[in-house]
Amino acid sequence: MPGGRPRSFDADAALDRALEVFWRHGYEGTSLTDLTTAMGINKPSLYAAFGNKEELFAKVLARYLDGPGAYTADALDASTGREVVEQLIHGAVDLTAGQNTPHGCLCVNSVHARGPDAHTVRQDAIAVRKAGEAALRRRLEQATDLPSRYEPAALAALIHTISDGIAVQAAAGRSHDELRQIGDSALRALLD
Amino acid sequence: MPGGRPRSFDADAALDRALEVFWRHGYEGTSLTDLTTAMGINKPSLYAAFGNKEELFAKVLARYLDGPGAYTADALDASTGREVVEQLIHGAVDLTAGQNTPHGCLCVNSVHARGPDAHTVRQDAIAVRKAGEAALRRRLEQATDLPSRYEPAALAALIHTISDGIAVQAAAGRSHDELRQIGDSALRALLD
DNA sequence: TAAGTTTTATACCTATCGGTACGTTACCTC
DNA sequence: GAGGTAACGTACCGATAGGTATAAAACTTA
Repeated sequence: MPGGRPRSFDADAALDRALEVFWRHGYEGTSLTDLTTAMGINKPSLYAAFGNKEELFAKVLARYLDGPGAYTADALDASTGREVVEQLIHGAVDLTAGQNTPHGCLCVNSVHARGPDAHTVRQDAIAVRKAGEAALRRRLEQATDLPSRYEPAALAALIHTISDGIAVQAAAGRSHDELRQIGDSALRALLD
Repeated sequence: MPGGRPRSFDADAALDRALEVFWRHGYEGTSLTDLTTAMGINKPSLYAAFGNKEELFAKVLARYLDGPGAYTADALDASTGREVVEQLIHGAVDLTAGQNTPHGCLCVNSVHARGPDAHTVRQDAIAVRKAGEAALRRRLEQATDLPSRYEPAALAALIHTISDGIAVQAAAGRSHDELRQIGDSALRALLD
């Protein structure tokens, strides 16, 4: 019964190309032409496979979280609270100032897409951020080795804020080395 | 010799309207129609008075720094290093989560304008950020009341990073009260 | 009042935006 | 092979982007 012409491209590879472009140029700075060129497909194929620009972005964001952004979930598996925090800060530096990837964080970028057509995208990014911080807070509630001056919710919010700052710094052109120093300063301030 | 039809609008007031729009919707999310509508003038008047969109943005950014963003320069006049830092963090919270202004920071937003037409804007924003951090570093070098574990350059970079994070959090919708708590947590981590 | 000057408003320009209609091509099943 | 099905490439859509030509309007100076 089924059949039809087979797809001439790999959907996951195409998503990775789209991720590259959205990450580097932002949602509003990326045109469909940019996307189809990078993905090696044309517009009807894009729409058939991924939906419109907003839906494609949602799929790209999910792939980002599962790939480059997976360190945020992985860090929660560390055995001590300190290690969780260290992995989050160092992971943010490595992600946002990587050598082979655009500088900055796709999710932080997307919060700043505030044009009329980017509403859904921004809401998606905000939802992801909220979920991530809630998971961190729950993890920190289990930790027993963190300075007692913090409530878990406050520490989670602060770590999240510092990660955001690292992403901005990376997007503004700071080098990985400089960011690593900033991250280490932050860890000392937080944990010592 | 001179003369000519007098301008029917106040240039500074028009710039303030443009600032509102750019701040709320971002450089790439703001169209010329948005601008002319908010400013109450039409396109030829805008071009004659302020140049093209990029030049207008540069003027708006300067006005932002002289107005809402002036707290960054004012803070450097505080008498102690601790006060400098406190004013910077609290000022960032008040600026980016103000009741009567858009949430977020115009300068941080603009770093995330990464489309092909926003190159100049992004460079302008980055230059402003660099200058601000250098001024902070110089001020911190004069301070004698800050924890000795920091080098001034590292502390300036860390404060700047935390301010950026606050701006992102505000842009993502955090309330002023929550941000104030985050800022206070950060100050304790930095200064205690 | 006439000349000169600058701003105003309208109407328009080209390029590009996101999105789609449609006919062709390539595959699977029978 | 024939028929059905789905992806392909091209060519196009209306809307809007940033930017401008042009001429009427409002002022100053002489």
